[in-house]
Amino acid sequence: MKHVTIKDIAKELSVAVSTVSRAFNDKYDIKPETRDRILKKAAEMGYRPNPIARKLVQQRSFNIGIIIPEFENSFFPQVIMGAQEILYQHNYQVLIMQSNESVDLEVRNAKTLVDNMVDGLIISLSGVGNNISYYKELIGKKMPLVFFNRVPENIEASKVVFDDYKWAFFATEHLIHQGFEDILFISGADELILSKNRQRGYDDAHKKHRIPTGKKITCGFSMQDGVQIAENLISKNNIPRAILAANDACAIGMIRVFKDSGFKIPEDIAIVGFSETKMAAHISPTLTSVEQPTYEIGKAAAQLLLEQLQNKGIHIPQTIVLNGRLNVRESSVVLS
Amino acid sequence: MKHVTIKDIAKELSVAVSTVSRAFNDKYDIKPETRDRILKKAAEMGYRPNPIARKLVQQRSFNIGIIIPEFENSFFPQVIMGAQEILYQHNYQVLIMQSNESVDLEVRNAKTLVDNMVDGLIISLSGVGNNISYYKELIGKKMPLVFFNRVPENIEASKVVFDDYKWAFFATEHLIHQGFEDILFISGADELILSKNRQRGYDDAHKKHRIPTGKKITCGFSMQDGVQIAENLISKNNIPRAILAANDACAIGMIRVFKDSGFKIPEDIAIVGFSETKMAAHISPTLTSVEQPTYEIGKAAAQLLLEQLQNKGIHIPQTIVLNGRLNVRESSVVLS
DNA sequence: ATTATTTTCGGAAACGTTTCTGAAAACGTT
DNA sequence: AACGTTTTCAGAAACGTTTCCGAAAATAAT
Repeated sequence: MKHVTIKDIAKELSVAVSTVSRAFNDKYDIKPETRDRILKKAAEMGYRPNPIARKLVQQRSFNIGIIIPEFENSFFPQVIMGAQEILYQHNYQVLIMQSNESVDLEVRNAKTLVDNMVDGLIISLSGVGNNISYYKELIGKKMPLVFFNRVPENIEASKVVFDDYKWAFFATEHLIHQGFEDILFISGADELILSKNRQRGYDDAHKKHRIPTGKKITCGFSMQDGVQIAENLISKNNIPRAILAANDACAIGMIRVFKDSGFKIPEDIAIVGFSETKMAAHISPTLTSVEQPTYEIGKAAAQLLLEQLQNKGIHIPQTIVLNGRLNVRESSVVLS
Repeated sequence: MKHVTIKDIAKELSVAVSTVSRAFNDKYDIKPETRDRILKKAAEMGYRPNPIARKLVQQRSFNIGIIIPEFENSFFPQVIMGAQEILYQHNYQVLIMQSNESVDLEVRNAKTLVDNMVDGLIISLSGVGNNISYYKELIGKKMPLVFFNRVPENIEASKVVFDDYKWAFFATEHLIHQGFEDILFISGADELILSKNRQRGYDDAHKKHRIPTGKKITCGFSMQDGVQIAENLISKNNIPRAILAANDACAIGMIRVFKDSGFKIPEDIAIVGFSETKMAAHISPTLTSVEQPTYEIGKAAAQLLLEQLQNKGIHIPQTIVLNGRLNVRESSVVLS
């Protein structure tokens, strides 16, 4: 893997390396003719600038790191594609790492990325733990950073989140409108703002309609989590009339278990998911779900990051709250 | 973002930088006491080695690049997780890039990764084009490289693939056993070996049972592709009795269109998917699908790469063929 | 023609490591 | 005590760039 370097070009043309360097970054004084001569020769020799060397001296990389908790749901991949679209336009490359829902792996990922001199970081938390203090440290060092979706609470940083309060409220209200009163709330990890906001939405919808709230169960975001909870409910013969699930995967897991045990959805149990995976419209019954604007979340995060990148750390942390939509389908509607 | 460097430690302890460096890579002569002294001081000062500088001099990075065509299906994320598991064990970091099904973006990705001095590359093709010659060049330069799933044909390289021939054969035979004779074959892009192998399997199953083969349509791997083809078939009133789809996404897209147009699955049209996405067991009707061992594909690819890494380019290209399973579900079975 | 100004470029330092070369220090051998 | 070995370290070069500084060449001004 021998590469052509700037020196080879310099020697070939008997100019200084600094001149060759200037030819590539026009910002410096260089005679157009010699620049063209160098550029031509470079192309001829198949020269590609070595980003590693450049990083070392410039202390920047034009790389952005994105850290996500998991790959299983299509949610995060879609957010990434949104972010990529914006960042590519500004000549940033995107490095993706996934933390497998582990806080430790997450900070290890973050550290590798930082060591590799990414110019900025876009992060969705796997959980809350010793990662927070590390992120605070990074922010203290003016590292451009934006959180999305699963964001930390007590940290001064730019964030882009979904309006979980509002849509948990609407989703709950939708179930109430259908006449259900015993609505189980499946929450994501308690420490996430996201969970708290949904909880408030759920509570307030009950308050508005003067109905006592149902139970709450804390759960992860995978199908497996849904399966476990459903099995648990069945074994305890503790079947709610309706369920507001943590996300679609969780909802789908539950539905399968319930169906296998002879329950009818929505006749016996109604259910609403969250995040609108592509599955929602295709499973049986089709799943009512709160749709999140995944691409837009990615784009917004990228844009916030770009701002920070341009202002070199001096910026006011903002939180962008994005709106969604409730896609009503079979799983929550009983015709009476 | 000011970092503690090896020099700072050297100054602090008034030793040479080379000594500090030796302390971190034991392979060199250094007195245990001074090594410990340095290590302790380094930890105290919060030193983290700069991988960029190391890459520059060592000309290697302990990074592996993985390039995939798309993120939409859970297939590739799962393969990645399998590969990660193995590579992490050997202290390699994994950098993921996605090519959006574009051959051009794919080689751009590959070049960035190479420029960033990844030690090896694991690639699934977005298509066949000018990328192939670039990969041949890389292999000529002894860059460790392994292809998986969507692999190129005329290229001497390690590959890990699924036994598409066998399982296309079985899937076709399964449909024939159900009594269907007009079986539409939806192929992936023609240039992929994968497509050719499936075609052979499909053909041979027909031969074995002395049935004339049905039509073939070439298609992409997304749900949208399935939707288009199904709409096309309907508008031309050209409805097959059964379908062997390119993958689950494609099958699901078709199913939705057919159902919306009043066709019954499997009574009017039977269908078999490929790749066993998590959706398969949950859509309505549940989808018969050929299951591929995604994690194992990732693991195998990682292992092949590790071999090359250890043997420094001297290796015999091998092709690992992995086996699968046919999950028979409602979409292909008519009770008569 | 002389000087002042601008344009263009070469030389060298710097980024943070690893690694080569060789020298000093410690030890052993006779 | 003199010499040979081994252990331990310091110094410097190298990796491929960018960028600072200043000098030479070209141009403009007097």
